[in-house]
Amino acid sequence: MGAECHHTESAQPGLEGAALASAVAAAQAQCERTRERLTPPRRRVLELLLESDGPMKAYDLIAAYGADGEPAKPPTVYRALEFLERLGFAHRIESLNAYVPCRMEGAGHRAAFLICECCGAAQEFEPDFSAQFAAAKTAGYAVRTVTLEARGLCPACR
Amino acid sequence: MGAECHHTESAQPGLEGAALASAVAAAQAQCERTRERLTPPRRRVLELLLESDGPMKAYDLIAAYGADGEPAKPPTVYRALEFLERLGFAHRIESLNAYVPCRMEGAGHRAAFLICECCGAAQEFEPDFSAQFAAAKTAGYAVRTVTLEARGLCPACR
DNA sequence: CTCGTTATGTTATTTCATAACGCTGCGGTT
DNA sequence: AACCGCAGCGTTATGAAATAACATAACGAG
Ligand SMILES: [Zn+2]
Ligand SMILES: [Zn+2]
Ligand SMILES: [Zn+2]
Ligand SMILES: [Zn+2]
Repeated sequence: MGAECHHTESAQPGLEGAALASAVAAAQAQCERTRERLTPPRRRVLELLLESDGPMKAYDLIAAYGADGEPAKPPTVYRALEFLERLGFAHRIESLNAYVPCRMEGAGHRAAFLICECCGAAQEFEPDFSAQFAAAKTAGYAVRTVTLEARGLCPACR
Repeated sequence: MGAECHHTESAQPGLEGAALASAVAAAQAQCERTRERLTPPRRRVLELLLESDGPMKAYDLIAAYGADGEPAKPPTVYRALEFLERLGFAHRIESLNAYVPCRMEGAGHRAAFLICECCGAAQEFEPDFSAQFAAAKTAGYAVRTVTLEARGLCPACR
């Protein structure tokens, strides 16, 4: 990330040390509450996402997976990502083919992103879809999920 | 498309005959107004999109390209899609890796889609992004484009 | 302990998209 | 007309993203 400009991507610095451990522990706790299992591959992929400064591609995760530089096999990472998305610990950004850890407090929320086309930063925000839901209702659709990705320039890159 | 259910995908029937010719002619006219060129490959891909009942994958277009069953080469189709998107004649649906012709009157609009997870239909609608623009402004982002894809069930599949 | 279920390991393949290079045809300039 | 610059195209090859399929292992209820 950040290949397109010289701006530092500091809006979402990766976690490390105690903050990282704390975030992983919170996910662990949430899993125990819902009888889900934060297994080693799932935990590892979550760590990698949390440590990153920005969205990570699946093959970035695959390459970074092993502590000793050994890559993972693709299904390992894709399965972990599927789990993390299902539980709301991570989100896929469709327009980037990339993944980010969830930065919003509280699970069960709907995600939306502001994506900087210059530095690659992706900021999650709490969306208000009421206008879109109204449009869907008019069309007779029963909406289950909504993906919203706004692309432009972040404050640092404007 | 429509592989997941038995419902007919009639919400967006493909164009044929005079209606197809008319839509292509309208695109042609619009190109001439803006000094753009609707070259044979671009015209052919636009036709294929307009004829289709639903979103088409890039390799569906590649396979269907030649009148005699000869496929196109991938860059031919991807270049045409890039052009059609740029002029607003087609849209990419990120969550499907697929493409649809623009169904909205008048160019320069912002696109959004209601996507049926059962029959695969994708209905374009005119979105109201005012709430999201407000959120972006608060965050200091300058938004250039917005992608919105709502997934659920269409009236026929509910 | 036994069995059904969930998760992982592994190999291979499929699907999606772009890089790179040279050729062609059009429009503007002299 | 001859030249040039460039958008568009054809072609070959490769890169990137995601999944199919099947075997094995770990778990947890009864
Ligand atoms: Zn989130
Ligand atoms: Zn930026
Ligand atoms: Zn449109
Ligand atoms: Zn449907």
